[in-house]
Amino acid sequence: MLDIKFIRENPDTVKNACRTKNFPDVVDDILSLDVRVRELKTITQTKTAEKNKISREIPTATDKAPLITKSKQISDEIAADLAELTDKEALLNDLLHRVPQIPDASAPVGADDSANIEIRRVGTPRNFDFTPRPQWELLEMNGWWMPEKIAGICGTRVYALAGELAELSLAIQTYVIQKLISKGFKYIECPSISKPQTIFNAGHFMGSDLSVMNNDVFMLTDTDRCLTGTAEIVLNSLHSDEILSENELPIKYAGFSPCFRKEAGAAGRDTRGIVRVHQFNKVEQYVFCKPEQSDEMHEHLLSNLCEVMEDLELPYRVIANSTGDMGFNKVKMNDVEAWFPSENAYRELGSCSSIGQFQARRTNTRYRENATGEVKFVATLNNTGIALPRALVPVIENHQNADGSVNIPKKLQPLMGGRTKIGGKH
RNA sequence: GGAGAUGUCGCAUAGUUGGUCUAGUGCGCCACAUUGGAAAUGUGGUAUACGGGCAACCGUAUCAAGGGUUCGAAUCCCUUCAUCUCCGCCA
Repeated sequence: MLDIKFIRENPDTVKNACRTKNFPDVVDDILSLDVRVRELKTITQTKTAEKNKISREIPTATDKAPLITKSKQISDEIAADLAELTDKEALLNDLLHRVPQIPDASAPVGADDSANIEIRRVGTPRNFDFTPRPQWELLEMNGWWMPEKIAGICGTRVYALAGELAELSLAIQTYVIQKLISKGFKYIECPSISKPQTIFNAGHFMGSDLSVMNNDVFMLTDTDRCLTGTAEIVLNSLHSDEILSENELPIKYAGFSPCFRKEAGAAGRDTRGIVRVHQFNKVEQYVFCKPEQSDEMHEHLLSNLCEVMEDLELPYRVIANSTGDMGFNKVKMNDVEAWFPSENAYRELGSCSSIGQFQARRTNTRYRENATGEVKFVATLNNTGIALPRALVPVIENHQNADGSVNIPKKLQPLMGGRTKIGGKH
């Protein structure tokens, strides 16, 4: 959420953000409610001050009765004003939760992903001297999965990895975690079960109504809890209600968690293979920093993911996502897309996002500035470290050989016991 | 899941027959004094949010959270949450 003061002082900027991000403009309603709420606060506080004064006089007064009567009368007046105040404040609060984060000036303006801009391309898609196989054929012929069996046992959009590819998956995960640790990230093994409020505090969804997110989030029946779609949810709340010292910042976490998503909006898409599944494993980069460090950290997180792409020897490109595509809570977003030979296209493997102080305001995560002693909200950022099994798809498709075997990227070989390839006939 | 105990200003604690608690004390932290410098010592200070004000400052709220009783609640009542101990179950 945004600072009400910011909205008061920059209504046009906020209105513009609502428009370019495709969210309803509630700014005028907020401003008029805000005026009334402040009026009521002033009135009730003045009356309460008077009541408190009388209460302090009562113990020593010789004639208590008239004071008590007066105090009761003021209490009744306060109650009436308070009823309206509570009401209006709740309304205001709800509207404030519907205001999207202001996008960065550098973000392309547009309604959806068609307005995204490619900002750089690294590596060249390989020219195969044979017909490359799509992921599902490689999985099938190497016995790396068992789609019908698992669909029968567990339902669709889930997967089981078997044998050497499952080993490679674990190796990649370990590799990325170790890389991030070496760059000063603290490794956190995160829970996947959380309270819905925690998801709400990550600011992925508009408004205060927790039921809004039910379309995307698995709720656990008979409990008040749900499954998280990313470790970001938990990492975001790790310092809620704390006042950090400036010296601690930036705090960098590498969170791992199984991730659960309904993928309700993607019915019929990516039904084959292991690109889009209800449950997957993800290493997430997450940073708490000073607002002025945000851009620097964004580049840091982005370069870490790019390095992973390069270590996996994948051709990839970096996208500047448009205002309409970046989502409710983001200032800036860069997708990193790897080349998928089977689709003859680049597809998202990770997404680097600057959130500004938007999440910190919801979690009440602040820091004290050394020079001034002022307490300010931190800025937060997140980026994928690696998402599995999706990342395996470009790895096996790009590095496949004619016999169906797959060459292991050099950096991964030590974690695969020195093997240089997996699969094929051997 | 069952039984019991606990939850106070960064930490540790006092306060639970309701009003002098706008929460005391110790530690920590900051400033100043003392010192050649430090330690020790002394003195003072030490939260957050919101509202009002140009400002100095004033007011309101916060003793886990929410609700209730009362003129008045850290203190009484209810609900929830968290922690600890024991039991059960278990990786």
